[in-house]
Amino acid sequence: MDDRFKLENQLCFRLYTASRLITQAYYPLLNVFGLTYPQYLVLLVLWERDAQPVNDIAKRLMLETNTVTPLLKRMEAEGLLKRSKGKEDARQMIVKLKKKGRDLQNKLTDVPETVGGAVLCDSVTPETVPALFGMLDDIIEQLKR
Amino acid sequence: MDDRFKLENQLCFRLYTASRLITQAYYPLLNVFGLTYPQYLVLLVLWERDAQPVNDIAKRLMLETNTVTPLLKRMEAEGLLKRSKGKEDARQMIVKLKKKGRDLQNKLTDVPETVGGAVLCDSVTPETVPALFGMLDDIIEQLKR
DNA sequence: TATATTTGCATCGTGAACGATATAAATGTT
DNA sequence: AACATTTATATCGTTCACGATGCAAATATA
Repeated sequence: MDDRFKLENQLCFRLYTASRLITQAYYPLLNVFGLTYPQYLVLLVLWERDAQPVNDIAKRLMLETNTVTPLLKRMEAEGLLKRSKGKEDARQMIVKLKKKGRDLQNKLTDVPETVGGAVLCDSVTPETVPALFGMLDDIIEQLKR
Repeated sequence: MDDRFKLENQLCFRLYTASRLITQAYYPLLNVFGLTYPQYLVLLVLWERDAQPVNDIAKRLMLETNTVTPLLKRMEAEGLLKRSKGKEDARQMIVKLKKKGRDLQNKLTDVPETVGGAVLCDSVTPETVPALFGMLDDIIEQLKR
């Protein structure tokens, strides 16, 4: 067999699987509050800075607006945030947290540590994580072009 | 701001983004042949060993059958493979490549190297890749439980 | 042998992802 | 000012992912 095509030699398959499994680890923690993982990411962005246009949120998450717009609409329907036309630029949609969305931060304080702790193992420790972060950041930077 | 919630401190967001971006790098290479990335993964599994039950393919890719079954049906509709009831166990569906699916291997010989080369950068080199693989494998093993 | 349990696969519904395309507002050019 | 181009967002269609659930075949237990 051609080794090039072995699943074990594929970086992408590892990233894809690791990403899926960590997302699954978030599931029970977020599902209690009716959140999905991408919705949680949007909250992270808005907790850092509230009232951002759709485009800024999309850029931060490196997603397209055709992914983010429906996501935001679902979150608006849940009462987590409000989307409203921009004042200075009428093309923009400004996304602002509502109380329900802001208050979730206090309820989710344990989430980062819980998931962070769940992945720790022999080769992934507080000491080695920075190196892993660096490699992943470089890969992302490389592919963003 | 609470540093725990900063996007930059999230391992999962990096994995999620890196995975998405690499999958996008595959897109133009696979799309020429009408393939998606998960379909390509199925081909990798079947090229290694042909004629496997759905469950073995799903386990190998660490996916559920409710993801794999529709995927295989689409590939069957494309004429890449054939699904047929197992002889010894009537519950099983045996998935076997058709000529079109087998022949794709020769047409995709450059794909692994092309994508593999596209991610190389300062911190990700032939020397450091094994360490990265090891960490990702450990994370996956840890989360599989 | 009858019944309970497990196993393998499928169906259903929802929510991403994302390529392709559309639309309106803003900006640039003539 | 008229027109072209860019920008911000949205719509559409297709394909995953995946939790929940269903069903039939195989296996275990009574």
